[in-house]
Amino acid sequence: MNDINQYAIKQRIFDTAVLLFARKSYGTVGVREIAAEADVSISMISYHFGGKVGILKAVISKYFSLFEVMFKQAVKDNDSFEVNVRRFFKGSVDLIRREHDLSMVWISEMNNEIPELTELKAHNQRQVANDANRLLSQVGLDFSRDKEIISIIGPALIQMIFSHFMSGAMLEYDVAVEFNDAYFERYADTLAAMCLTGVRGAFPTKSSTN
Amino acid sequence: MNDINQYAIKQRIFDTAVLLFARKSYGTVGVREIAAEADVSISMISYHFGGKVGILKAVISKYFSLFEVMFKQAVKDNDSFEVNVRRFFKGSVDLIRREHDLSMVWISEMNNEIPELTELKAHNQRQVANDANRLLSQVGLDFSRDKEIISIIGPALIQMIFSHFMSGAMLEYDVAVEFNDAYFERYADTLAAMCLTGVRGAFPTKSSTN
DNA sequence: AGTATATTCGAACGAACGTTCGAACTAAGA
DNA sequence: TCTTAGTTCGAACGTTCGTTCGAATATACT
Repeated sequence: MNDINQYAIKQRIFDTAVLLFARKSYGTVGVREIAAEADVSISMISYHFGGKVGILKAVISKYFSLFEVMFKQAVKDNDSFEVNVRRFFKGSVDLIRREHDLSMVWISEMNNEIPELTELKAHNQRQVANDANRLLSQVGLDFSRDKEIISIIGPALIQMIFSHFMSGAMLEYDVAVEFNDAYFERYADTLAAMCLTGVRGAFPTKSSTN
Repeated sequence: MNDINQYAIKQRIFDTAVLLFARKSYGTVGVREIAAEADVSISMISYHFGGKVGILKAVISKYFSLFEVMFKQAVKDNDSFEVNVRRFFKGSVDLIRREHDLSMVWISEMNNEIPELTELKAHNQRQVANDANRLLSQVGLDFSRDKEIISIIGPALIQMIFSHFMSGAMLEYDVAVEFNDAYFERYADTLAAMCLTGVRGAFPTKSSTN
């Protein structure tokens, strides 16, 4: 039951599937590939997750719960909007780096129509929207009154945060920059600055030519 | 050869595949589903596109060429950065609305590892990077010197533009807002303002509470 | 020790996958 | 008219898909 080996198998399936889903997408990865890579029998997937789609359900739930924890730690009503925004960007980037594959699967499969997942997604997305509202209320935005502008800014924030990781393949080829801790410091800072004061505010020393 | 019926079949396959790929992702859509929906024989896919992956190649090439045309019309060296940014956002949003499924397939499959596509993607992405450099040079950024900051801002712009369409499913459920021409006017304006002056600049009349 | 319960495996299921092939059909040129 | 090249179709190819099942093993309780 609570044996360490049983846990190991379920975990191994989960980890391997997340890795493969992130790299090649849910639809193009088969259960045999997951099982082989995790070194377990294919029947274990149905046994532990109720089927292939069950892994995806677990992925989405897991990422969502991590996001919630991060958000609660980053955004405090007592702190200023600027501080909260910067902490939110840093926390989000940290989470994606810590759980890279998990995060990528979440963002990638967010908009795919998979019947078994619609309910779960809808619930999570409502929660994320609530979070965004809490943050944006600090600049005088109120959801019931300004839902249009919030529905624009909220998703934009999320996508900005993911932008580096969505274009990761491209960047690694062409930009001779090492993506280390220092880089992601600047990454989060730059995006936060861009969000707070616009693109000109994102690079401190240069002046506009127009 | 240049018969109208032959063209119709190839076009019908393409259009149907784009629709299905956008809704359910490339990996989860089979050739039989495409053929049935387009009302043609499955062998036509291999005949006209050399295989299923050939459709995806065509999708990526098509979107890329449309993006290039849009960018050249939106960004002119003689106009100011502000004007160019606003026209770029408007043009991008227009393109996504006009070719919604095509655009969604492009952005969704951008990061999936499909061996037959890596070369094509790399080439297109280099070109997009060039475009971004041209635009950002107007605020004093130079690629050879500031490649790090450009590699942050460039992808962020792209993802911001797509943000509404990536969260489309969620928004339709929860926000009682009609997504019409006027909405997308404001959408492009808001994102451009956020990019130029920060999130506070995105809503004109409200004042900060912190 | 003996019995139930939970876990793991490999084999097999039927269905669906993408591709190929031969025959039928069309259009154009000799 | 005959030939050739280009299209289209449906059948069939061999492979892989996700799931299920029975046997075997491990664990927990009496």
